[in-house]
Amino acid sequence: MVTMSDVAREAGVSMMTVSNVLTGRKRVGEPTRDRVLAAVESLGYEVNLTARHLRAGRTDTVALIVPSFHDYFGEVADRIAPLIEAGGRHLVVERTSADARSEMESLSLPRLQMYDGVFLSVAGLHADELDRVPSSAPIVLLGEREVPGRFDHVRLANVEGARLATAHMLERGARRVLALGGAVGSSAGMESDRQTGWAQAHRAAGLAPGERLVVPVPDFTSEAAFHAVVRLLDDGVPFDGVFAVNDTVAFGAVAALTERGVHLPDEVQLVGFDNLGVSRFVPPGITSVDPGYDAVAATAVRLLEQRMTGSDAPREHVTIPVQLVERGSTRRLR
Amino acid sequence: MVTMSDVAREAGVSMMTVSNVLTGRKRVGEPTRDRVLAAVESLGYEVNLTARHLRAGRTDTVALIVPSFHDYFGEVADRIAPLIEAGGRHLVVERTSADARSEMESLSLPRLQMYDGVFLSVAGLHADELDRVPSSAPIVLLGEREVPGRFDHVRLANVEGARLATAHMLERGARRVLALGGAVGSSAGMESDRQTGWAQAHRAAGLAPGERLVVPVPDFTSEAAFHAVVRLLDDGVPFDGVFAVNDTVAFGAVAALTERGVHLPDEVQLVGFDNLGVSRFVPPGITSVDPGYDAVAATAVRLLEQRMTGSDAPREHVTIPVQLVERGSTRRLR
DNA sequence: CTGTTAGCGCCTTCAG
DNA sequence: CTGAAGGCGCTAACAG
Repeated sequence: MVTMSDVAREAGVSMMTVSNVLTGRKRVGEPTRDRVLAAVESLGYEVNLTARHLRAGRTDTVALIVPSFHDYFGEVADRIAPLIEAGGRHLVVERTSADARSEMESLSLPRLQMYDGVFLSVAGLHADELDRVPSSAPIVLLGEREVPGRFDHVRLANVEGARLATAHMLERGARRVLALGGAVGSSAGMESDRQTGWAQAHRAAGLAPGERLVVPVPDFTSEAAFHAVVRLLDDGVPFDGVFAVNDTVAFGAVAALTERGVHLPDEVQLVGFDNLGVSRFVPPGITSVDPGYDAVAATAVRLLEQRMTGSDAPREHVTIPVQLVERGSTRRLR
Repeated sequence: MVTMSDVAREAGVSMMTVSNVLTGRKRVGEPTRDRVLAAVESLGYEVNLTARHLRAGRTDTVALIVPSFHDYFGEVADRIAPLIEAGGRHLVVERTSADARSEMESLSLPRLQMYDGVFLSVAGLHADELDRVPSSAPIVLLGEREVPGRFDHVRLANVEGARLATAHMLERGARRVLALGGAVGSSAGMESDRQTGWAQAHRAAGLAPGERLVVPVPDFTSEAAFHAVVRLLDDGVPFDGVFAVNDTVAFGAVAALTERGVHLPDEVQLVGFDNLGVSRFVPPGITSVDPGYDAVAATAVRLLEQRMTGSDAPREHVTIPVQLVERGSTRRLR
């Protein structure tokens, strides 16, 4: 490995001069500078970022830590990346280890401290994991769950979105709307708030949201949703609407209904949540609650940058408004 | 900030003993060890990984560098992550900067050297960018393009997959199969090989693959594919099969056909490539070429680990076999 | 089993 | 404008 002192020797100057030429932080005489650059070139020198980081006390890197690289998180990551780069830093994405006992947890403090800042998705995080996370470091929490007030937090208007989605179907004649992916017991995840909105819409319409209409979907996979809906159809449980707690779950429902010959939206209407890129293209087009991805990303980045500059402004808990995007899976209002 | 020497002083031992206790790399006497751990606890000490990295000359971190966090790359990342963790390292995912001129390029050598190893997706990489990448570092290239022999490289059996896909439709009666997302001129990306396979299948069936059937899709987005297919239908171009160069493109085609009332698979059959997680759920179920994600991940990890251990075994160029997964978008053979 | 020595490669500080 | 010294926090290698 060729180091800075090699370059210094080759150019006949001190290390400091090499450093100054490379960082451009100090004026260096033209001829000296040329000699240094020539030496850099001829030796093929490259800075060692690890050393720079130790010395500088920062890494110019921000991490986004998510439970998976898919779906909602992929969409968010794609929006956050350019904003972070615009601030002269890098974004790296890490997945929270599936194996919670692992020593390699991304959530270990040393690991978090390797970054100038961290976006941490709280989905799939245990409460005690969150307790161990220090609020001294620049950290912004993302996700649909109650979190301690000592953190900045960006979340969606889940109740409102679910209410909109459900009311949309009720207004269009649906009377038995499933909460697909809902929680039967208590729960602290996104499904909890979204189920609340689903229930609110029912009450606002003078309907009782029957508990039988709440259908859990393990792990919120399309696969599990598919099987849950197939089972409902087999059991002859009547329903004419589906509020899917997210689009991934909605995909499973759409497939199940379509394969069983149930027509969308004439026999059953359906609304999802997240408005994933593909949802517009899944026949008959999935009506979905759009999270305002750009606003999520912009807000999260704003909060993190504020925290990274060392501001001790009070922590903010921001709720991003959502919007219903109407497509073929729900009826047109005449 | 509390450092290791603080802990050492508090515990009344040398720094080395603290280090040994924490890393577990050397045997330390029970009572000493307890004193150290107590000191760590009471001071709230956490290792500084940056310093450890500099000293140890490794970061225990592997990067996967991809053009976007979506689709194919998300699937691959989800498979690679556990394998890397099993080796006691971390995986981080970086996106190649959209802005090629940026100083912050992920591809800069210093950045690559921050990692013990790198998986680099060559999709969307310019040839000169690849030329600048040193082959001395542990790097494994992923992607459907010719690369210099000095790299390890994992790719898919694109020609074979496309041939299978197209033959599948031809055997089922299709006579005019589009190459959706094909390249009209020359090209070096995945679409090139896949188009070759499409043409081969035609010739094997005694058909001439008409150039009019090759339909480019800018950026391979669902959106662009949707519009391309709509235009075809509007122009009355006859076709009864669609080979989509990837599933993202296939989604656009499915939406266009469905919205125009063209029945899949009776009027038009369709096959995609990549077998994304959602493809099984997009009505009527998208027949697709499955890349063998697990094999891709396992092979890539094997090659990288070999390279990270310093092996100078000859570079390998591995082609992963693919398999057609039959679903509702193509007809059943009677 | 524990401690000492000697840096890893870079950059801040202060002289010259 | 350039250089010398020192240290960021940690650990390999070797003593004891």
